[in-house]
Amino acid sequence: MSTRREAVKQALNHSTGFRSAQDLYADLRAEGSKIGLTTVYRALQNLHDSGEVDVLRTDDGEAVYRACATESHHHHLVCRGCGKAVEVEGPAVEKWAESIGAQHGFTEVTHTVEVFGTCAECAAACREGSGKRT
Amino acid sequence: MSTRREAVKQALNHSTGFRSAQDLYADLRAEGSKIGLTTVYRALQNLHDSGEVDVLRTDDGEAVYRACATESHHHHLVCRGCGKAVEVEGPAVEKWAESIGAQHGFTEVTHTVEVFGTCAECAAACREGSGKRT
DNA sequence: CCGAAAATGAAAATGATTGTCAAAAAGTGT
DNA sequence: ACACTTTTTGACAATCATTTTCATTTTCGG
Ligand SMILES: [Zn+2]
Ligand SMILES: [Zn+2]
Ligand SMILES: [Zn+2]
Ligand SMILES: [Zn+2]
Repeated sequence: MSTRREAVKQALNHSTGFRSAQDLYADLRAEGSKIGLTTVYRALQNLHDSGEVDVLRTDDGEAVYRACATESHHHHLVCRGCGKAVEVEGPAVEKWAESIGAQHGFTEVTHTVEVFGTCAECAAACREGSGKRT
Repeated sequence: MSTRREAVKQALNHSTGFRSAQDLYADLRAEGSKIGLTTVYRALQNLHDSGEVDVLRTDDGEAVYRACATESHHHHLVCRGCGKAVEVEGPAVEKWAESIGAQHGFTEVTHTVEVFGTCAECAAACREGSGKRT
């Protein structure tokens, strides 16, 4: 339980959406920390290995992380505009994935599911042309 | 409809699973083509833009492509061992994603869904310790 | 306080992807 | 076939996130 790791975890907690290692590094430096980029990467790997944070890939392949409220299996509804993410569950999807795998003779079935959209705030901001960004 | 683009498309057609740009480049060179890596990337972007191939990211962020039988919306069941992919549909998932988005006030909802598993062949191969790889 | 083990970070290395730009190929009207 | 324009191509350099390396600093048990 190193201090650095905690710092990264907190930086993540303060954000409502997914952040990249580079983002978090910038955040931490901005608030005065002397943390190194390498350490941020290491902390994130670590937090991910221990299941404390979720990770997904942006369209351009960058890894982004999030500290979720629950550690139980769930998925995300992510705003394309501000990045805000909501944790969601989908029993129907879980069953479907299992079933599809079984139907084709696949075992050890897992899945990745992400839902993207424009949140109400971003839609409003866009509509009034303010171009607001959080 | 350049020759190179066709070459890439065919290389992709010959494969049952997802392939990376580098994989395809290697394949094409191996069979004697003088194509350049840059062109392979360009062809893939192109094919993807026109909706002729699907793309997804591996865990380590590499983009992999596949020429699917259908151009209509679908998802994939991918073998973790040999990479073989099966095109699958999930009306339940489509509805769920829309619904979840709406429930949270999100608009322009899209989603990514991938199912992973070990196919029957790979499971058998593994069981008999042959370590077979296609 | 002392030495071993873990954590840290600066700098170099890696590796996929993209940008640049001049040469090669394809098209067009003559 | 010819002169000329437009498109495609590919070698090479440039980017950029992520990983490695390695020497230094911290942490901790005794
Ligand atoms: Zn938003
Ligand atoms: Zn799930
Ligand atoms: Zn398989
Ligand atoms: Zn779908």
